[in-house]
Order: sequence, then structure tokens, then C-alpha cells
Amino acid sequence: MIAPFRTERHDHEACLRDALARAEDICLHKGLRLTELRRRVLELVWSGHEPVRAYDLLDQLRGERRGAAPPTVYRALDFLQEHGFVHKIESLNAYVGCAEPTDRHGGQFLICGRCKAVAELDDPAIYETVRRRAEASGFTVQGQVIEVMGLCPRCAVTPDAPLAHNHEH
Amino acid sequence: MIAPFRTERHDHEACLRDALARAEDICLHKGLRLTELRRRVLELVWSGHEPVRAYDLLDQLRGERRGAAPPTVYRALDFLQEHGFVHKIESLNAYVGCAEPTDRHGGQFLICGRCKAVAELDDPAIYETVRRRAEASGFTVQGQVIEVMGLCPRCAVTPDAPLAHNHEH
DNA sequence: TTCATATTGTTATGGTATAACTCTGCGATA
DNA sequence: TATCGCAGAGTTATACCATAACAATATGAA
Repeated sequence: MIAPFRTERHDHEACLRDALARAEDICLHKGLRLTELRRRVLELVWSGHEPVRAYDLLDQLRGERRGAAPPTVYRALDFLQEHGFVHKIESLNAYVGCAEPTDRHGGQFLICGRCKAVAELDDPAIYETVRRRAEASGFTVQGQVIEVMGLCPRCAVTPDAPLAHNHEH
Repeated sequence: MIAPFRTERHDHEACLRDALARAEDICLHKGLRLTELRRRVLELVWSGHEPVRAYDLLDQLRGERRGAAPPTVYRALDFLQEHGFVHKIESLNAYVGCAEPTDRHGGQFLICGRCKAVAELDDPAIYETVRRRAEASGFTVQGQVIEVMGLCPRCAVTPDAPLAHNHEH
């Protein structure tokens, strides 16, 4: 199980730096082109641990790059998703960075309805239970979308405290 | 576990009739108003076991009801979802009927990528595994979105056979 | 250098969903 | 019976999400 919710000590600058370094490294080894645009979109998605919407990315890109348009961001997101650097949260139509990028892996997402933070699990017990029960119905499993809504540890405990910023979660 | 994939003998007219009768009955007992519009939208969603998109419903409504517009269908869908008569498939932005309506229950969906049929599971083993593993991370679970992509039993076995109609699946 | 191809730019459009205000019909109540 | 309040539905407008299609450009291999 990986990438749980961040604590108060979370150093997001280091977190972001590591994520970009991992991506660079993986692309180098696989012969993928992490272009300036793709790298920048990945960086923007990783600006926090909340899902980011495509048009928010686009708004930011427009400030930096003339002629940015929806395909600009969707194509970058397609690349990043295909190689496991980001995931789409289907129930939010939004995107989060992946801390453990492997090609086209699934993962399970815990989504805090209060602070909006998302944690990713890659829990084999969940994956296998879903696979086993689905195949018991004669279904052949090719992919799983698992998104769990609720409250992250901090928001469950202090539901009235002010929302901390992004980077502290 | 309920509502598996339909067999060749599936009598969809009876299936649809039962679904509408159940909805009528539940609304009667709960004091809910299954209006003409809501009943018709439910009927259209139940036209098959494939997810139906909101604007497809709208196109059909326009042929029957002057002034049908997006809110017409979304408001009906909101009512039907809230009371468990239909579910939204998040990964498809589409809606399916529910054979076992209970308020705001979750459910797990098996989605055939070939014939597009959807089967609903309400498997406590899946629900509990996801809940337990999420809460092991300190997360408080309020809802689950579980959508499994793959091949239904028939499409897995005869991937080259022509697609059967709707009602036979 | 030249070429094939991947990437990005550009314009347009399609698909999904809600806001906000109006109108209508129906039951509760004075 | 009058009228009030409200849920449901009509109506108009707009916001948000995503892709098609074609042009231009950059990149790396031969």
C-alpha cells in the first residue's frame, strides 16, 4: 500500500521534485519524450495532492505559452496517463499525479470530500477481491475503476478546523 | 450477488415491466412522486441493459414532449438516482437501471467493453474489503465507486460472433 | 541533408451538466 | 371557496469537459 495521506510535515517541494525526477528517469530508460510541455503539465498536476481539472491546467498554460488550447493539455494528459504518471479520477473529471508510475496500472483512490486531497492505494487485496468476485460471474476483468469517497484522517478528526493549504496535506 | 448478465432467454419486456412496477410500489410506500416524466425517463433508461447517456434520453424525450431540455432529463435522473432507481456509471457518463433499488446504495458494475452490457453486483465481500482497507489508512468511507471493465461471459467466449441486440443481453 | 514521424498549433465542434428564473398545478389552510 | 406555498417542470443561457481534423514544426534516424 502506497501514497497515503500527507502529514503536517509533508515537504511538497521535495515531493514534487522527486515526482519529476522519477518521470525524467523513467522516460530516459524507456525512450519516452518528456517534452517541455509534458513536463510542465506533470508539474502543474503535481502542484498539490488534490485532483486538478484540465481547464485549470489550460488556464495556467495560457499564461505561459501562446496558443495553448484544450488539445494542448489533453494531449499532454493522455501521454502522462498512458505511462502511469497521472491518473484520471473519473467521478471528478480531474487528474492527480501518481507517486509510483508503472504503465497503465489501476490503483484505488481515497478522495476526501472536505479538503479534496486524494490518496492512492495499490492494494492487492482490493484488486484481487474485485477480480475474483467479478470472474465468479463469468466476467473477464481488464481494468478497474475504484474511487472511495469519504474523509481523510485529518478531516475526520477535526472537521471544524480551517482547511490547511494544499501542500500541507 | 444480484443482477448478473442476461442470458439468451432474457425476457426484457417482463424485466422492464417489473422494474417499473417496483419503482411505482416503492414510491407509493415512501410517498415519493413518480411523475409521468420521471416514470418515462426510468422506462427509457431501462430500454436495455446498456448505460444510456443523458442526451440520448433527451433526444427521445424531444420526440414526445415539447420543450424538453437538458434540465428536464437531468432533474429526472437526479430524482431516480437519489432514490436508487438508476445508477450513474462515472467512467462512461451514462446511466443504468437498478434492479434492486434501495436509497443511495453503491453497487459494483461490470461493464462489457464489447457489447456494452452492464451487470450490477452488490457484493458485500467487495464492499467490505474496500471499506476495511481504506479505513486501515485512517480514511472514513462514505461511498464507493467501483466499475470493472472487461468482457461479459458471452463476449469472452465468442468474441467474433455478431453483437446480439440489446434485449437479448 | 533528407526524410519519416512525433509533437504541437490552430480552428471548430461535440458532449456533459448546471444556474437562474418563470410558470403551472396541487394540496394545505384560513 | 379563496389564496398561499411549494414541488415539479418549462425556458433560456451558459459553463464545463473532451475530441476531430488539418496545418505547421521539431526531432532523430538513415
